Amino acid sequence: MTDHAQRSFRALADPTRRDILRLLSQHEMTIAEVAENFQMTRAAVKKHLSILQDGELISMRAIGRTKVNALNPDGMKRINDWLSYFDTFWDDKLADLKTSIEKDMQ
Amino acid sequence: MTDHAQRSFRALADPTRRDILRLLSQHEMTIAEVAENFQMTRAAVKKHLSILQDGELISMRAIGRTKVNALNPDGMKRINDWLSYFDTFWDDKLADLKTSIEKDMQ
DNA sequence: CTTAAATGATACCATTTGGTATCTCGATAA
DNA sequence: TTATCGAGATACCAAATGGTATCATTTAAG
Repeated sequence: MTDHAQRSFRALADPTRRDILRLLSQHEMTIAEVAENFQMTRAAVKKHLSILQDGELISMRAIGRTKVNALNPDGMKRINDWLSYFDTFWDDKLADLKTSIEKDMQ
Repeated sequence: MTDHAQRSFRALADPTRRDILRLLSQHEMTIAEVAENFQMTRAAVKKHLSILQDGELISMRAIGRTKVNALNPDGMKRINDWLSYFDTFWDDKLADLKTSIEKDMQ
């Protein structure tokens, strides 16, 4: 669980948490504001927010007695970095295809 | 669970399964070949492969009595599509920043 | 045909996960 | 100061998850 990528991927694996991310892409929100958009208790939403924070997909900053949640690019970057490994794979596949086609044409 | 994106994200949420994907990026492998690379039973590896297939991150085709596993771009595409929603978010953030800077300069 | 190898299927176990309920803490408004 | 509201913490529960062990099925090889 010390793996950063693992924390980010885990955080994305729940539909509620992905919905929260889309919500926060509109504007920052307190825990209570986020919770208004779901049919579960604030405590449950808070857990989701903690997991999102653990995956560095959101950041939380205290303002008085409220806590404001905002998207954090770090987690997204980590996900994209991991996925980019496979971009080169697809490129290689296309190159292989091109090579075999050229071979066929000889 | 009928949501395709959910199946793909869920499949990526386990480190063993992500390792399997990287393995398969080298070349296709049978279940037994994949299992050689892990310290768990073949049955456990098979479960992971089934979940990866469910998320359309790999495809399996039977060859005689063996089953060959290969990467499937469909699942990756679904992940990238979902993530791309936030690309525009980051772009907007940058645009907002640019706007506020321009405003400051007036 | 018989046997062994690769996979499929099932039952079972421990742990994690998503959720609720409840209590406490801390800041703010009166 | 005091009452209150947003948040943190904890205990608890049901279901999902990752794993094993075991048995059945199919196919290739002698």
